[in-house]
Formats: sequence, structure tokens, C-alpha cells
Amino acid sequence: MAKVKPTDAELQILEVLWRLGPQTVRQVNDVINEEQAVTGKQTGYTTTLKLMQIMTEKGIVDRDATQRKHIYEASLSQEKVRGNLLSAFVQSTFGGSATSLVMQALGNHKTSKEELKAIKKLIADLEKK
Amino acid sequence: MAKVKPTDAELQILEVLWRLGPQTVRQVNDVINEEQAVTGKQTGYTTTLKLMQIMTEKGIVDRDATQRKHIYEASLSQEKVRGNLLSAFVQSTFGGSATSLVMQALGNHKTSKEELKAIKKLIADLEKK
DNA sequence: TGCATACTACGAAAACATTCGTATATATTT
DNA sequence: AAATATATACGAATGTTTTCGTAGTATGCA
Repeated sequence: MAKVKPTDAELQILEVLWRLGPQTVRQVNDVINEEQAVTGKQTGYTTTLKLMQIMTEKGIVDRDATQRKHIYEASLSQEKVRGNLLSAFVQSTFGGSATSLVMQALGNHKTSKEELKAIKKLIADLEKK
Repeated sequence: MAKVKPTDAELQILEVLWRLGPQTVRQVNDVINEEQAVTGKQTGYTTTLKLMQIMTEKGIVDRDATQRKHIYEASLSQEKVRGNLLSAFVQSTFGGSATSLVMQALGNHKTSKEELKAIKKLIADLEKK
């Protein structure tokens, strides 16, 4: 399972599965439409179904099909997938320099004192070894 | 010029324009094929031309068409575009948390002492104000 | 039982991105 | 001046992702 790179729509579904655990298509679709209610965008049930079927083929999710309502579950951790996407993004947009990305991320977004503290702690840990 | 989100192929072209300054289609195409030589992939001239024409329509690049060989130039800074792409990425992949992204980026990729130092300096600056 | 409801499967349309062939025009070379 | 090389324009083929309609099947309830 080398390079898993879910598309945007797939990632949206994964987020739901990571947050709420194993779900049916109906549940996932409802959550997504709830989230999108603010923008007015809605996604049809069969659209979500189709995506989740594709994700099953790709091995991105696991499906329990013993019941009529199939239960889907993310097959990879959020950290793993985020890591894969991050690597690809660093490569394409920051020429492979994670440091450039970090610097710009810290510069652009306002980061709270607590968050900066957490980052500093992580850096201290990294420097230790 | 709110949300500029170049596609991968467009970004590749922008990288050339940022690095080498205003260029003709021919020059950009040559550079790209040079870069891709290692992987064996090559991109046809008219493909690059078409992309750059589309980018002109989108306002991503400016074109000087007074000469026969049109001269193209990025219309936005690398920082600006990177910032836009970064925002979208943080949103879609890290639920809007730039701190999560920074922590994972620092954790995943090995970062040199010098780089960590630069990041620490940036954090110190951020904390100052 | 029969009808409305809810589910999966799946082909295909729609939308978007990338690639290329061809027409046409302008320059360059011989 | 004619042949050759090199530009742009642009429609259309190809590829990928997202969306949806329809068919078939199971479930629940009047």
C-alpha cells in the first residue's frame, strides 16, 4: 500500500469515517450534506455511494457487506494519509522543501501562543536526537 | 484576484517563470522537457502553448504579444500563489489547522539543524509581536 | 399480499484537466 | 522567390474525477 492519494471528494468521506468511525453510506452522505448546508451545495446519495464503492476497489476503505446496509471504515490512519498528501504537496508546491512550507504556514496563518509553544517543544525534541 | 488555484501542469509552468523570469512558450517547454528527461516523460510544444493560453485567460500570467514570439510572465508572486494553495491544502487535508500541518511536516521530513534554527528564529519573531 | 421505502450496482453523463493534430501566418534560409 | 522552419490559434481527443439516472433487490408496513 505505497502511495495512497485520495481525491478531494474521497478525502471528504475519509474525514467523516475518521471522525465518526465506521458508517453506512447514508450516514456519511447525511454528514457531508450537513457540512455543506452552509454553502448550499448538496451531494446526491448515489454520488456518495459510487465514491465509496470506488474507494473500496482502491483499498482506501474496508467494507462490511454482511448486512444489507454495508458498513464502511477507513483502512488507513489519518496520519498516514495526511503524510502522503503532505509529501506530494511539499513536492509540487514547495519544491520539496518542508521548511519553506513550515515557514510560510507560520507566517500566513495567525498562530496562538499555545500553538507556538507546542511547535517549539516539538523542535526541541527533534534537536535532542 | 481572489482565489488563484493553478492546476499541477499550470504550477509547473509558473515555477519556470518564477525561476527564470519572462519566457517564451518554446523556452518554457524546453525547460520542462529538460526537467522531465529523467523520467522519460516529454510534453509537446502545443500542449504547453495551450496551457499558457489558458493561463492567460485566467489571468495567471501576463502576455506580451507585440512580438511574434509572445513573452509570458507570472502575474502573481510565488509567495502569493503558494499562500493560496497552502490555505486550500490546510483546509482540505488538515481541517484548517496550520499547526497540525506544521507539526506533521516537521515530524515526517528530516529537517537539518540549520533549518530548525531558522524556524525557531521565525517563531521568536512571531512571539515578539 | 401488495405497495412504499431504502439499499446496492453500474453505466454513462457532466465537468474539469491535459494532450495533440491541423490550419494558418510569419520569419528564415537557400 | 520558393522552400523550410517556427509561431499562434483552436477544435477536438483523451484522461480523470464527480455526479446522477435507472434497474434490480431487499425490507418494512398497511
